[in-house]
Amino acid sequence: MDASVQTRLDDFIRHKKLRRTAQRDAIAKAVFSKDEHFTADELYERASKTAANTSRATVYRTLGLLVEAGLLREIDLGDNQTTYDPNFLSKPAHNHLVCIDCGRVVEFEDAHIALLNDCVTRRLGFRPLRQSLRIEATCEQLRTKGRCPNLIAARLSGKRLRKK
Amino acid sequence: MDASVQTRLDDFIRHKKLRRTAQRDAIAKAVFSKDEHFTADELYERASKTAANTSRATVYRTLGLLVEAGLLREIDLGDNQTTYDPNFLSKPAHNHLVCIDCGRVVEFEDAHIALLNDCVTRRLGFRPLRQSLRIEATCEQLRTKGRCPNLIAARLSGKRLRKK
DNA sequence: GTTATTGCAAATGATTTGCACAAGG
DNA sequence: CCTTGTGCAAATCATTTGCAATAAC
Repeated sequence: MDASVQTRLDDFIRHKKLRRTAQRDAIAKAVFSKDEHFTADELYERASKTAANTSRATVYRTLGLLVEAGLLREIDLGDNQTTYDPNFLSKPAHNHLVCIDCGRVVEFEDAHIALLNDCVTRRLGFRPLRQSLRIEATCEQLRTKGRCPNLIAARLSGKRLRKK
Repeated sequence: MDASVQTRLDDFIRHKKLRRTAQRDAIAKAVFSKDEHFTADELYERASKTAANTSRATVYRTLGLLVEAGLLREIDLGDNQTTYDPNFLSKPAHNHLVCIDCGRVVEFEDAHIALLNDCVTRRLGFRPLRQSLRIEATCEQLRTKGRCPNLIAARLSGKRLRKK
């Protein structure tokens, strides 16, 4: 975990007159140790391995805290559960493309998209706060070549492909 | 409900070797009788008034059917429950702006946004299927004039403003 | 010492499902 | 008839919450 994240979290905690605890530290560490998306439960598993006592309840509560602090973002990948994305600190305006063949999620930034959406928002009489764009697409490689390395990998790992 | 919707639903049902039932007709009618967004439960309430026997289970099952038939779309307004949008038939590529002051949802179409997203998707090596953009914003009127007619209306009607 | 935080287990709320009965084709 | 659809109530699943014990500051 990057030192500035730690600082920002500390500041937030102090500012809100909350307390720094071992659990919060451990969970924050688990959140920012990778750039992968995760669900609350996946994080609970991960945090459990490192820190001895961390309950699901505390994971949920701490996730809420991190979101409120602006360090973490909830995203919707269309699979009926909240996914958390720790990469908005490094890429503040990125979007997500979900391949419905293999379930792979591609993050991408595009200044034109961000700008255009902002313009449209203002034209409608609003002040833009945040935008979330999810593009669902199929893999062009699978269509033309008949195979997609990600799809094969996904099937091998027993990954759930789409919706429920 | 527009006749073409009826036809498309009939075709879908026939094609899938399903059966046309009074409940499905009643629910479809309730879905397409307005252009308002709704939740499963709101639809259940609405359908109950018209058709005598319609259970929640059947509402959920029929919603799935309509989505699968491409007549209805699930959207995410960020309030932790599935919202259904019956307006994609008339506006196939529209997006949603949610005012976080008053909870109002504004639908808007913008050909530039759609086109730009499609280009970006292709550049990434994918074939675009659908895109969902949600913009969260604050009401400019509220900020500058100190009041927003929608917010007042929302508060009066006891509308839940954002998240849970 | 206060007051916030935690873990547990129970509660919640939306959605799904098993099953016996009802009804389309 | 034969198979699909329905209502009901019970089951699921992610998430939240009440509460007594625990730990920050």
